Amino acid sequence: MQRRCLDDSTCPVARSLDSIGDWWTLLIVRDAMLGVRRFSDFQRSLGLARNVLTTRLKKLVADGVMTMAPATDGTSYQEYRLTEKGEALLPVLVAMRQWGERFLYAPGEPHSELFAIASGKALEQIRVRDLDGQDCGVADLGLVTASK
Amino acid sequence: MQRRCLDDSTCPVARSLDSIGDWWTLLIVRDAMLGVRRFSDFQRSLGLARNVLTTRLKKLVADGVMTMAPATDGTSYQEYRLTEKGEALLPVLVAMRQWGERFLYAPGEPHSELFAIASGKALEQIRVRDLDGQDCGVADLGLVTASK
DNA sequence: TCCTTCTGGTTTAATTTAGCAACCAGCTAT
DNA sequence: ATAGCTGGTTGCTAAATTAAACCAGAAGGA
Repeated sequence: MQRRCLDDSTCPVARSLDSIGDWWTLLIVRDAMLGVRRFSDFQRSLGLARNVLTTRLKKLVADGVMTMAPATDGTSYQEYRLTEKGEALLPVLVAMRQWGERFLYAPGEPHSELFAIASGKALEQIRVRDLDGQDCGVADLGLVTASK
Repeated sequence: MQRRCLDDSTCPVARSLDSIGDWWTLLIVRDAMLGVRRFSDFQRSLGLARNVLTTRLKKLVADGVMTMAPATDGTSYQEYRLTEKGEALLPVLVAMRQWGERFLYAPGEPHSELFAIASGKALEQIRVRDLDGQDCGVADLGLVTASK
Protein backbone atom coordinates (compact mmCIF):
# COMPACT_ATOMS: atom_id res chain seq x y z
CA MET A 1 0.00 0.00 0.00
CA GLN A 2 1.65 3.12 -1.15
CA ARG A 3 0.54 6.67 -0.77
CA ARG A 4 -1.38 7.75 -3.82
CA CYS A 5 0.76 9.07 -6.63
CA LEU A 6 -0.73 11.98 -8.55
CA ASP A 7 2.03 12.67 -11.04
CA ASP A 8 -0.07 11.51 -13.96
CA SER A 9 -3.00 13.72 -13.16
CA THR A 10 -4.46 16.00 -15.76
CA CYS A 11 -4.86 18.67 -13.09
CA PRO A 12 -1.75 20.79 -12.58
CA VAL A 13 -2.61 21.35 -8.93
CA ALA A 14 -2.52 17.64 -8.27
CA ARG A 15 0.68 17.19 -10.19
CA SER A 16 2.29 20.07 -8.31
CA LEU A 17 1.29 18.56 -5.01
CA ASP A 18 3.00 15.39 -6.05
CA SER A 19 6.26 17.35 -6.16
CA ILE A 20 5.82 19.78 -3.32
CA GLY A 21 2.84 18.50 -1.36
CA ASP A 22 4.79 16.45 1.12
CA TRP A 23 4.95 17.52 4.72
CA TRP A 24 8.03 19.75 5.24
CA THR A 25 8.78 20.14 1.55
CA LEU A 26 7.41 23.64 1.10
CA LEU A 27 9.12 24.76 4.29
CA ILE A 28 12.41 23.53 2.92
CA VAL A 29 11.79 25.54 -0.24
CA ARG A 30 10.86 28.57 1.87
CA ASP A 31 14.11 28.33 3.82
CA ALA A 32 16.06 27.86 0.62
CA MET A 33 14.58 31.10 -0.69
CA LEU A 34 15.81 32.85 2.42
CA GLY A 35 19.34 31.66 1.74
CA VAL A 36 19.62 28.39 3.62
CA ARG A 37 21.82 26.00 1.67
CA ARG A 38 23.39 23.43 3.95
CA PHE A 39 21.92 20.20 5.21
CA SER A 40 22.56 21.02 8.85
CA ASP A 41 21.19 24.52 8.49
CA PHE A 42 17.92 23.18 7.11
CA GLN A 43 17.83 20.70 9.93
CA ARG A 44 18.50 23.30 12.59
CA SER A 45 16.09 25.79 11.11
CA LEU A 46 13.21 23.39 10.68
CA GLY A 47 13.85 20.93 13.47
CA LEU A 48 12.77 17.96 11.42
CA ALA A 49 14.28 14.49 11.62
CA ARG A 50 17.48 14.14 9.62
CA ASN A 51 16.35 11.08 7.71
CA VAL A 52 13.19 12.85 6.64
CA LEU A 53 15.25 15.82 5.50
CA THR A 54 17.40 13.42 3.50
CA THR A 55 14.45 11.91 1.67
CA ARG A 56 12.85 15.32 1.04
CA LEU A 57 16.02 16.82 -0.37
CA LYS A 58 16.59 13.77 -2.54
CA LYS A 59 13.10 14.05 -3.97
CA LEU A 60 13.45 17.79 -4.55
CA VAL A 61 16.69 17.19 -6.42
CA ALA A 62 15.16 14.31 -8.38
CA ASP A 63 12.24 16.55 -9.31
CA GLY A 64 14.52 19.35 -10.45
CA VAL A 65 13.39 21.81 -7.80
CA MET A 66 16.79 21.91 -6.12
CA THR A 67 20.32 20.95 -7.08
CA MET A 68 23.22 19.68 -5.04
CA ALA A 69 26.50 21.37 -5.89
CA PRO A 70 29.91 21.79 -4.26
CA ALA A 71 29.89 24.58 -1.69
CA THR A 72 31.18 27.95 -2.76
CA ASP A 73 32.84 28.72 0.56
CA GLY A 74 36.03 26.75 -0.02
CA THR A 75 35.10 23.73 2.08
CA SER A 76 34.63 20.40 0.41
CA TYR A 77 31.07 20.13 1.59
CA GLN A 78 28.04 20.54 -0.59
CA GLU A 79 25.07 22.82 -0.72
CA TYR A 80 21.52 22.59 -1.89
CA ARG A 81 20.20 25.41 -4.04
CA LEU A 82 16.92 26.15 -5.74
CA THR A 83 16.82 25.76 -9.49
CA GLU A 84 14.88 28.17 -11.66
CA LYS A 85 11.98 25.77 -11.31
CA GLY A 86 12.34 25.97 -7.54
CA GLU A 87 12.53 29.75 -7.47
CA ALA A 88 9.38 29.82 -9.56
CA LEU A 89 7.53 28.58 -6.51
CA LEU A 90 7.79 32.05 -5.03
CA PRO A 91 4.23 33.05 -5.96
CA VAL A 92 2.91 29.90 -4.29
CA LEU A 93 4.73 30.70 -1.06
CA VAL A 94 3.75 34.35 -1.15
CA ALA A 95 0.10 33.48 -1.74
CA MET A 96 0.20 31.04 1.14
CA ARG A 97 1.94 33.58 3.34
CA GLN A 98 -0.63 36.27 2.59
CA TRP A 99 -3.47 33.89 3.31
CA GLY A 100 -1.89 33.01 6.64
CA GLU A 101 -1.25 36.65 7.52
CA ARG A 102 -4.85 37.47 6.84
CA PHE A 103 -6.65 34.60 8.52
CA LEU A 104 -4.32 32.90 10.94
CA TYR A 105 -3.02 35.69 13.16
CA ALA A 106 -4.82 37.65 15.82
CA PRO A 107 -4.53 41.43 15.45
CA GLY A 108 -1.22 42.51 16.92
CA GLU A 109 0.19 38.99 16.92
CA PRO A 110 3.75 39.13 15.60
CA HIS A 111 4.71 37.34 12.41
CA SER A 112 7.42 37.56 9.82
CA GLU A 113 6.80 39.66 6.74
CA LEU A 114 8.38 39.97 3.32
CA PHE A 115 9.50 43.26 1.80
CA ALA A 116 11.23 44.34 -1.39
CA ILE A 117 14.85 45.14 -0.62
CA ALA A 118 15.15 47.72 -3.40
CA SER A 119 12.22 49.90 -2.33
CA GLY A 120 11.90 48.81 1.28
CA LYS A 121 8.18 48.43 0.66
CA ALA A 122 5.86 45.57 1.45
CA LEU A 123 4.33 43.31 -1.19
CA GLU A 124 1.17 43.86 -3.13
CA GLN A 125 -1.67 41.50 -2.32
CA ILE A 126 -1.72 38.73 -4.89
CA ARG A 127 -4.89 38.65 -6.95
CA VAL A 128 -6.32 36.35 -9.55
CA ARG A 129 -7.11 38.20 -12.79
CA ASP A 130 -8.05 37.27 -16.30
CA LEU A 131 -6.11 38.55 -19.31
CA ASP A 132 -8.26 41.69 -19.33
CA GLY A 133 -7.03 42.48 -15.84
CA GLN A 134 -10.42 41.76 -14.30
CA ASP A 135 -10.33 40.39 -10.76
CA CYS A 136 -11.72 36.87 -10.55
CA GLY A 137 -13.25 35.12 -7.57
CA VAL A 138 -14.10 31.47 -7.22
CA ALA A 139 -17.51 31.95 -8.82
CA ASP A 140 -16.08 33.67 -11.89
CA LEU A 141 -13.99 30.74 -13.04
CA GLY A 142 -14.57 27.72 -15.22
CA LEU A 143 -12.45 24.74 -16.11
CA VAL A 144 -11.59 23.28 -19.51
CA THR A 145 -9.13 20.65 -20.63
CA ALA A 146 -6.61 22.02 -23.06
CA SER A 147 -3.31 20.79 -24.50
CA LYS A 148 -1.09 23.77 -25.21
CA MET B 1 5.06 11.05 18.74
CA GLN B 2 2.78 13.22 16.77
CA ARG B 3 3.44 14.97 13.55
CA ARG B 4 4.91 18.35 14.24
CA CYS B 5 2.38 21.07 14.90
CA LEU B 6 3.26 24.41 13.38
CA ASP B 7 0.24 26.44 14.37
CA ASP B 8 2.24 28.58 16.77
CA SER B 9 4.86 29.52 14.24
CA THR B 10 5.74 33.12 13.61
CA CYS B 11 5.95 32.35 9.89
CA PRO B 12 2.61 32.54 8.10
CA VAL B 13 3.68 29.93 5.59
CA ALA B 14 4.23 27.40 8.35
CA ARG B 15 0.98 28.30 10.02
CA SER B 16 -0.90 28.00 6.74
CA LEU B 17 0.58 24.59 6.11
CA ASP B 18 -0.70 23.53 9.48
CA SER B 19 -4.22 24.15 8.18
CA ILE B 20 -3.93 23.10 4.56
CA GLY B 21 -0.63 21.25 4.32
CA ASP B 22 -2.05 17.80 4.89
CA TRP B 23 -2.08 15.27 2.10
CA TRP B 24 -5.39 15.59 0.15
CA THR B 25 -6.48 18.78 1.87
CA LEU B 26 -5.70 21.21 -0.91
CA LEU B 27 -7.28 18.87 -3.44
CA ILE B 28 -10.46 18.86 -1.39
CA VAL B 29 -10.41 22.66 -1.41
CA ARG B 30 -9.78 22.64 -5.16
CA ASP B 31 -12.77 20.39 -5.76
CA ALA B 32 -14.89 22.51 -3.46
CA MET B 33 -14.04 25.54 -5.59
CA LEU B 34 -15.26 23.68 -8.64
CA GLY B 35 -18.60 23.08 -6.99
CA VAL B 36 -18.23 19.74 -5.24
CA ARG B 37 -20.20 19.78 -2.01
CA ARG B 38 -21.15 16.29 -0.97
CA PHE B 39 -19.11 13.76 0.94
CA SER B 40 -19.57 11.05 -1.67
CA ASP B 41 -18.78 13.41 -4.52
CA PHE B 42 -15.46 14.35 -2.92
CA GLN B 43 -14.76 10.69 -2.38
CA ARG B 44 -15.62 9.75 -5.94
CA SER B 45 -13.76 12.67 -7.44
CA LEU B 46 -10.57 12.21 -5.44
CA GLY B 47 -10.61 8.48 -4.86
CA LEU B 48 -9.26 8.81 -1.35
CA ALA B 49 -10.19 6.59 1.56
CA ARG B 50 -13.45 7.55 3.25
CA ASN B 51 -12.01 7.66 6.74
CA VAL B 52 -9.29 10.01 5.56
CA LEU B 53 -11.87 12.21 3.87
CA THR B 54 -13.79 12.28 7.13
CA THR B 55 -10.82 13.47 9.16
CA ARG B 56 -9.81 16.03 6.51
CA LEU B 57 -13.28 17.53 6.29
CA LYS B 58 -13.55 17.65 10.07
CA LYS B 59 -10.29 19.52 10.31
CA LEU B 60 -11.23 21.92 7.53
CA VAL B 61 -14.48 22.68 9.33
CA ALA B 62 -12.71 23.03 12.66
CA ASP B 63 -10.24 25.44 11.06
CA GLY B 64 -13.01 27.52 9.52
CA VAL B 65 -12.05 26.76 5.93
CA MET B 66 -15.28 24.90 5.22
CA THR B 67 -18.68 24.65 6.83
CA MET B 68 -21.17 21.84 7.03
CA ALA B 69 -24.72 22.92 6.34
CA PRO B 70 -28.01 21.26 5.38
CA ALA B 71 -28.17 20.61 1.65
CA THR B 72 -30.05 23.09 -0.49
CA ASP B 73 -31.50 20.49 -2.83
CA GLY B 74 -34.43 19.48 -0.65
CA THR B 75 -32.91 16.26 0.68
CA SER B 76 -32.10 15.98 4.33
CA TYR B 77 -28.43 15.36 3.63
CA GLN B 78 -25.67 17.81 4.26
CA GLU B 79 -23.11 19.61 2.20
CA TYR B 80 -19.68 21.00 2.76
CA ARG B 81 -18.98 24.49 1.46
CA LEU B 82 -16.02 26.81 1.49
CA THR B 83 -16.19 29.75 3.83
CA GLU B 84 -14.81 33.14 2.82
CA LYS B 85 -11.56 32.01 4.40
CA GLY B 86 -11.64 28.91 2.23
CA GLU B 87 -12.41 30.82 -0.96
CA ALA B 88 -9.49 33.10 -0.16
CA LEU B 89 -7.22 30.15 -0.92
CA LEU B 90 -7.89 30.71 -4.62
CA PRO B 91 -4.59 32.56 -5.23
CA VAL B 92 -2.68 29.71 -3.61
CA LEU B 93 -4.32 27.16 -5.87
CA VAL B 94 -3.93 29.30 -8.97
CA ALA B 95 -0.25 29.90 -8.23
CA MET B 96 0.26 26.19 -7.74
CA ARG B 97 -1.65 25.43 -10.92
CA GLN B 98 0.41 27.85 -12.96
CA TRP B 99 3.63 26.43 -11.60
CA GLY B 100 2.50 22.94 -12.54
CA GLU B 101 1.38 24.03 -16.00
CA ARG B 102 4.76 25.57 -16.64
CA PHE B 103 7.10 22.93 -15.28
CA LEU B 104 5.27 19.65 -14.98
CA TYR B 105 3.76 19.06 -18.40
CA ALA B 106 5.46 18.13 -21.63
CA PRO B 107 4.55 20.37 -24.57
CA GLY B 108 1.26 19.21 -25.98
CA GLU B 109 0.41 17.16 -22.93
CA PRO B 110 -3.22 17.81 -22.03
CA HIS B 111 -4.17 19.38 -18.74
CA SER B 112 -7.10 21.24 -17.29
CA GLU B 113 -7.08 25.01 -17.42
CA LEU B 114 -8.96 27.79 -15.70
CA PHE B 115 -10.69 30.63 -17.53
CA ALA B 116 -12.83 33.60 -16.58
CA ILE B 117 -16.44 32.84 -17.37
CA ALA B 118 -17.35 36.48 -18.01
CA SER B 119 -14.71 37.16 -20.65
CA GLY B 120 -13.93 33.62 -21.72
CA LYS B 121 -10.28 34.50 -21.38
CA ALA B 122 -7.50 32.69 -19.58
CA LEU B 123 -5.86 33.94 -16.39
CA GLU B 124 -3.00 36.35 -16.08
CA GLN B 125 0.22 34.85 -14.77
CA ILE B 126 0.47 35.56 -11.06
CA ARG B 127 3.45 37.73 -10.15
CA VAL B 128 4.99 38.92 -6.93
CA ARG B 129 5.22 42.71 -6.80
CA ASP B 130 5.98 45.32 -4.20
CA LEU B 131 3.64 48.23 -3.49
CA ASP B 132 5.27 50.21 -6.29
CA GLY B 133 4.23 47.51 -8.74
CA GLN B 134 7.82 46.36 -9.26
CA ASP B 135 8.22 42.66 -10.00
CA CYS B 136 10.15 40.85 -7.28
CA GLY B 137 12.16 37.68 -7.57
CA VAL B 138 13.59 35.58 -4.78
CA ALA B 139 16.74 37.68 -4.59
CA ASP B 140 14.81 40.93 -4.25
CA LEU B 141 13.09 40.03 -1.01
CA GLY B 142 13.96 40.37 2.64
CA LEU B 143 12.24 39.21 5.81
CA VAL B 144 11.34 41.16 8.93
CA THR B 145 9.26 40.33 11.94
CA ALA B 146 6.37 42.71 12.33
CA SER B 147 3.18 42.76 14.42
CA LYS B 148 0.49 44.57 12.49
C1' DT C 1 50.15 15.65 14.87
C1' DC C 2 46.47 14.60 17.79
C1' DC C 3 42.09 15.56 19.42
C1' DT C 4 37.69 17.54 19.08
C1' DT C 5 33.95 19.22 16.69
C1' DC C 6 31.17 19.80 12.52
C1' DT C 7 28.95 17.84 8.40
C1' DG C 8 26.08 14.93 6.12
C1' DG C 9 24.24 11.53 6.40
C1' DT C 10 22.41 5.96 7.68
C1' DT C 11 20.20 2.64 10.87
C1' DT C 12 16.98 1.12 14.15
C1' DA C 13 12.84 1.12 16.66
C1' DA C 14 8.44 3.19 18.15
C1' DT C 15 4.39 5.77 16.83
C1' DT C 16 1.27 7.81 13.59
C1' DT C 17 -1.00 8.15 9.31
C1' DA C 18 -2.91 6.42 4.87
C1' DG C 19 -5.25 2.99 2.25
C1' DC C 20 -8.61 -0.71 1.88
C1' DA C 21 -12.52 -3.36 2.77
C1' DA C 22 -16.38 -4.45 5.48
C1' DC C 23 -20.14 -2.85 7.94
C1' DC C 24 -24.14 0.01 9.30
C1' DA C 25 -28.07 3.20 10.22
C1' DG C 26 -30.85 6.63 8.21
C1' DC C 27 -32.75 8.55 3.78
C1' DT C 28 -34.78 8.13 -1.09
C1' DA C 29 -36.48 6.58 -5.28
C1' DT C 30 -39.15 2.79 -7.43
C1' DA D 1 -41.03 -2.89 0.70
C1' DT D 2 -37.06 -2.91 -0.85
C1' DA D 3 -33.01 -1.86 -3.13
C1' DG D 4 -29.68 1.55 -3.43
C1' DC D 5 -27.53 5.93 -2.00
C1' DT D 6 -25.43 8.84 1.80
C1' DG D 7 -22.34 9.65 5.23
C1' DG D 8 -20.06 7.90 7.81
C1' DT D 9 -17.35 4.13 11.55
C1' DT D 10 -14.41 0.12 12.60
C1' DG D 11 -10.56 -2.92 12.08
C1' DC D 12 -6.64 -4.31 9.63
C1' DT D 13 -2.21 -3.69 7.13
C1' DA D 14 1.36 -1.04 4.82
C1' DA D 15 3.83 3.00 4.70
C1' DA D 16 5.51 7.43 6.51
C1' DT D 17 7.14 10.26 10.41
C1' DT D 18 9.68 10.72 14.53
C1' DA D 19 13.56 10.52 17.70
C1' DA D 20 17.78 8.76 18.94
C1' DA D 21 21.94 6.37 18.25
C1' DC D 22 25.67 5.74 15.33
C1' DC D 23 29.37 6.72 11.86
C1' DA D 24 33.02 8.20 8.44
C1' DG D 25 35.25 12.04 6.47
C1' DA D 26 36.54 17.00 6.75
C1' DA D 27 37.92 21.18 9.48
C1' DG D 28 39.81 23.59 13.12
C1' DG D 29 42.65 24.26 17.12
C1' DA D 30 46.65 23.32 20.37
